[in-house]
Amino acid sequence: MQLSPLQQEFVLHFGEMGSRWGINRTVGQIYALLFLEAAPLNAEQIVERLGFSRSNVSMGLKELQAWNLVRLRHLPDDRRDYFTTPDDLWEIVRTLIDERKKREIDPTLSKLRELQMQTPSSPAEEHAHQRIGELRELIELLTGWYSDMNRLETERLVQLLALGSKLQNLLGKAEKIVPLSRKAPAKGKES
Amino acid sequence: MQLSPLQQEFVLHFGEMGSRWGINRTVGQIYALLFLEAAPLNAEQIVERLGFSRSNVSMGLKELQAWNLVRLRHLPDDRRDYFTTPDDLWEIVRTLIDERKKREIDPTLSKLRELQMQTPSSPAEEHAHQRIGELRELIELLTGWYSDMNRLETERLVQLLALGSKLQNLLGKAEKIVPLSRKAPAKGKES
DNA sequence: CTATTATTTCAGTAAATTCTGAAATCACAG
DNA sequence: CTGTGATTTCAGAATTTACTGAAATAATAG
Repeated sequence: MQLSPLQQEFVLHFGEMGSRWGINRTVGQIYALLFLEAAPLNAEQIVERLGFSRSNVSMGLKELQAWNLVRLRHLPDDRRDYFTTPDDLWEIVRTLIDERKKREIDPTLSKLRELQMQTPSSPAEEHAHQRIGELRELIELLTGWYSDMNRLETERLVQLLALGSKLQNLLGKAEKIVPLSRKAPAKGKES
Repeated sequence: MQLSPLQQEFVLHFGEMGSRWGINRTVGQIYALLFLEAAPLNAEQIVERLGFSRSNVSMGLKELQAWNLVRLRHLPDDRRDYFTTPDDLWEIVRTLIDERKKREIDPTLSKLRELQMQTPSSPAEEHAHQRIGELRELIELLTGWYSDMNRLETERLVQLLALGSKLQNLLGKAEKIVPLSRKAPAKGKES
């Protein structure tokens, strides 16, 4: 591995964390490398820097593309594929959340809705049915909220996040103008 | 596996999803089972219902305890351990996020801070240093925001989430009373 | 078309993880 | 202390996942 000490530590860390993030070491390291590089890299350059086999890198890049986490670039008079990560970190965060939601949340939400169609036929099933309903509602609230937030411009989003719990105070004031939540609106469908 | 059809489908689904969530099938199924049951279960009952080996259940429960996802109960005149999930789904969500943050985010944040101490010693390192700084800031903004939100009572939190992007309008109004963000506060440290 | 280079596929191997049964440990009643 | 039942530990087996090199495919230049 031929990288500067800083790059190397970063790349190795992302490799190790990869397993906790549900991606493998190779993929984590490739991503980390692309993230740090100023210029796009082609597969061969990644091989040189990380010391993986060519085919492993190919598969890793394919997976990163499936996750929509890298962008494909081309240089004039060079038919090799070059890869980068977006410059804008917020774009990366949004992609990450979108993709994880798609793989990890949405299928469960569908399943919960499907299960709730069944009519419970015993006290145990009655309780399970109830519990599934609660879970579905909660996930709907969270995903609905996310899809709302995701529509905001980054600028606005950052402002909201930076506000944090100060929001509470503001809402207190705002409530005097536009009263909200006379009854707890916990049953939110995504609007 | 001796479960009602509803339970069974739910449990199997969570088993499959487990792998995407970074837990294994066994652990996912055990958790799903406990989640649906009205009453706490002991290890032997879990073995009967799911058909795993006793030792596998033991390890699964241990992992769920390490994740703080199950509660231990005892019945009078019975020295076996009984397990449940919290009745309050929000408690579950908070635990999940806290634990994932602890394992998946915090170590990276430490590493990023540590790496930023190093002074870059080449143009490539300069760029990497820059990039690492951006990433650190973004993660600090997000985790700071989360720790803010996590302090809210559930009731309040649900209200905020249900508001979603309507917040925008309210903030517009509120701004007339308490002006905010004269300059974009994008470099927020956690307050 | 042929030669050249880039990329992907894939079967086999290596490595990591999950799971099991047996044995060890633990906790308590008598 | 002894015996019984509950729980955990652990070494090896089974399974899954990751990785490699060789071969196949694709893309382009001449």
